[in-house]
Amino acid sequence: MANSQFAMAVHVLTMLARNCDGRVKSGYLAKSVNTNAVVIRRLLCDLHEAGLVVSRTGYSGGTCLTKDPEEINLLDVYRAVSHGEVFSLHRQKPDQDCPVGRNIESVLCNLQKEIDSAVEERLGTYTLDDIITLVNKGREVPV
Amino acid sequence: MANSQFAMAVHVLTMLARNCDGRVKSGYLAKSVNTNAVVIRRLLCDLHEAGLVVSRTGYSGGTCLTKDPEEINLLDVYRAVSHGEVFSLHRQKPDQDCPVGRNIESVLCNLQKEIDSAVEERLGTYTLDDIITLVNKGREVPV
DNA sequence: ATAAGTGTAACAAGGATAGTTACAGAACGT
DNA sequence: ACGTTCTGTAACTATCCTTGTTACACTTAT
Repeated sequence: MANSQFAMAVHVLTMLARNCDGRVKSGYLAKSVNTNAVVIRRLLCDLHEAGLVVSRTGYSGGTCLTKDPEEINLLDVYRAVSHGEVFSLHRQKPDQDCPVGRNIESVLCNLQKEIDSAVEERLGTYTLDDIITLVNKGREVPV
Repeated sequence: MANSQFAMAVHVLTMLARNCDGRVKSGYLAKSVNTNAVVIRRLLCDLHEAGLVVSRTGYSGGTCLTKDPEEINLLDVYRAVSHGEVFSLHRQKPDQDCPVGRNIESVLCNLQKEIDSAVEERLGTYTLDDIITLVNKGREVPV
């Protein structure tokens, strides 16, 4: 099943940034994302571990950002909710008696790291503030 | 479950390149990759649709490359076996009555395209020949 | 004719993601 | 003190994706 946590995370953080005056309830976020409040709370838990949000329980509880939107990088968001691997390596260890099988893993592993770096570099060029600006304008990401 | 088709594809193509004199059987490839021959044949089917390999049925059948390794780009391989999306968009359409929900999809869609492009650009800098060289040397992908 | 292959369908197994309900505990108002 | 409104989290289910496996029709060379 496709992992849409990064998309939900950006959505949720955008909502929080626009309601920076107070705490936002998971139910309110869930309505906008069109999912269950528990799914949102699980996501917020990851974002909290990454230091991006803080929540309060109880009456008048809810969640808010810990930083200004221009200080939240999309790379931080990506790392908070993703395993960060564009492609996966072999499930089973290749045949070590085969010259290719013996060496292909390390080659692919380094290639994997390089491709993942390319993703992170590009994500790192955006902040949450950029997303908010685009959402406010109802426009799209410029290429 | 993690998708390791790209890794298997690179592995298989490397094997084919090293046995360029004849046709290689799926069972032989499966042994090196350490999986079932049918898994390999399914993979070869995708690679065939991408024009990278050709197979022959029957006695003395098997598969071989259609191009020289230096003419096979890893981007071609990636496209042959992947849907090419680093992250997924919302499963459910966000709430269109919410200003964020109404606009976030197109913003994320364009961001997705840009991140995917970054992956493709980087993959495009390698050919199968580069992989073969690295495997032969038993070394790793230089950064 | 026989043996050795591919192509492909059908099904099972395993794992990841998301959806749902339920409930304990925290915080605030009265 | 008590009830209300939240979060945090466990437990369970549903669904989908990937892989593994068996089976078999069809193709090709000897």
